[in-house]
Amino acid sequence: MPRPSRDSYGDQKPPYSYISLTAMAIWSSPERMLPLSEIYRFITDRFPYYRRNTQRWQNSLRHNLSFNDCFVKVPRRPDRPGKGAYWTLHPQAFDMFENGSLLRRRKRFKLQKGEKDNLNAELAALANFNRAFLARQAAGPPPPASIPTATLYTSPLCSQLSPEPAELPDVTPMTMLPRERPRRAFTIDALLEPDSPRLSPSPPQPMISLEARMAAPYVLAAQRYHAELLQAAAHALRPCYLPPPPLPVA
DNA sequence: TTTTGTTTAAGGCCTT
DNA sequence: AAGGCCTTAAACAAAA
Repeated sequence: MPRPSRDSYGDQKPPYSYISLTAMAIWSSPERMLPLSEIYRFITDRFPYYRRNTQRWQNSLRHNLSFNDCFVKVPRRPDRPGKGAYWTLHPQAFDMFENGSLLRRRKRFKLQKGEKDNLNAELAALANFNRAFLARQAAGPPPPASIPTATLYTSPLCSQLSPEPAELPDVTPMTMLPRERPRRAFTIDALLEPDSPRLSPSPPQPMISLEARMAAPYVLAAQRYHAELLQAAAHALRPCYLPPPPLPVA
């Protein structure tokens, strides 16, 4: 069985929507999240069609990232500077595609107002914290104990979205996550007050865990669904990004 | 300045 | 015909 060529579609336009292409790219990455530039690279590497007219389709793809609730923008870690955020899939959006097929969507994934507000608030808070951290670093040598451990992530969203993470194998860099989660309030105020007296004098947690904590539920849920997709596609011995066998007509 | 991200608008195609 | 999904264009803002 020859391995499907990355140029399967040659110069022809692949039958995937931008949402599908983006989902493929995200799924293909070890952490199940990618910056925009890496999403572009995934697509142009595999589908020569998209090596032309890059302005056009990249604008469309960015539109999809912003417009669709199924994509979640995760702020960069302060210790991994660069342009733009990381993009991942909302775990509740994993069943968007029928039968694991990336060719057709079951339905548009839409978060309810409250869900969306909550998610946005948490992500904004995380981004604010990162900004505050960077500003503090730029201002001068940070006192080692000044990292606000109050911000260590204990978001209710995390526990909601990843109810049973222990069932999943730790196969990603997320293994660096500390096992325990400090029980602290997660509030924007706390994030914006790095010198708050409620800060613990204990040694700072490494910043590397912040984004990981934020992303862990997405990553774990993504891994689970990814495994399901691969299983569904296995009988056809095709990778998930190739067209599935035709669905029975009616 | 370039890249990244958000938003609005419009039109095509398909299904119901 | 209406509605949903998708694509494309474009204006604009923010960040690096």
